[in-house]
Amino acid sequence: MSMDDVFKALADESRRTLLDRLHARNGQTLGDLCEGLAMSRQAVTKHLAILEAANLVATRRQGREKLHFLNPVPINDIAERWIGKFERDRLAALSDLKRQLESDDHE
Amino acid sequence: MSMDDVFKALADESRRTLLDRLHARNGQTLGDLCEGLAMSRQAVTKHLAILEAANLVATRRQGREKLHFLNPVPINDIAERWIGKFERDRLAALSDLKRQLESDDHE
DNA sequence: CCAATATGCAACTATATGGTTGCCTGTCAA
DNA sequence: TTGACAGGCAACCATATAGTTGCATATTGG
Repeated sequence: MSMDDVFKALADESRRTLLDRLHARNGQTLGDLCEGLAMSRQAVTKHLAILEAANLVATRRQGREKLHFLNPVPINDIAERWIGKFERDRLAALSDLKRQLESDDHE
Repeated sequence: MSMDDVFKALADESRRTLLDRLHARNGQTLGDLCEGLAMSRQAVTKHLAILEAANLVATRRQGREKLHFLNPVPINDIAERWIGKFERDRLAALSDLKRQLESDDHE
C-alpha cells in the first residue's frame, strides 16, 4: 500500500476502466466487472489484486462472491502532493466552471 | 498529452521526484534537476521529455539553458475523475486536519 | 451428493520501459 | 576563434509487466 503501488496501479488503462466502473456502481463482483471487457477473467483478477494492494479498492467476501469497493483516499493524496491548498481551490473552481459550460453546450 | 501519458509519466519514482523538485522550486534547468540524483543526465533528459509530453511540465528556452515548470492541471484532472464534488471537499478537510495534527506533533 | 457457478493460483510469452554509453549540436565568454 | 559548458540524439540491454492458458478450490441450489 505504498505510494509507488498507487501510481503503478493507475498506470494501466484496464485498471482505470475498472475504477471507472466502480465509481459508476460500487460493490460489484468479479463477474460483474468482467462483463463486456475484451480480456480474460484471470486478467481482471490480477488487475483487481493490484488495485487492492494499492488500497484503491477494498473488498468484502459474501459467500462465494467477492464485492469490490472504490477507495478515493489515495487519489486525493496524489493531488495533495503537488497542488497547494489555495491552488487546489482555484483549480477546483475552474473544473466546476468547465463542467458547467460543457453541460450547457449539450442542452 | 493524452490521459494515458499522464498516468504513465507519474508511474515512475524518478519522475515523481523531479516533479517534487519543481514543486519545491519552479523554473529549474536540466543541470539543476540532475544534481544529487543517482542517474545519468541522459536519463533525466528522457524523464523530462516524458513529463513534458504528458503536459505535466512546461519548458522555456533561455539561451543555452532550458527552464522547466510544473503544470498542476493534469494532476487535478486525476482527482476530478474519481472523486465527486462533495466528497472532494470532505477529503480536503480531512487532509487539512491530518496536516494540522501532524504539525502539532512536531512542536 | 453433485453439477454449476464464482473465484484462486501458477507457468509461460511478448512487449514496454528505465537506464546505460557514445557521439553530435548549439551557445557563451575570454 | 576556440575551448568549455548546456543540452540533444540514437543504439543497446536488462527487467518489469500485461496478457494468456490450464488447472484447482470453494460455495450454492436441486
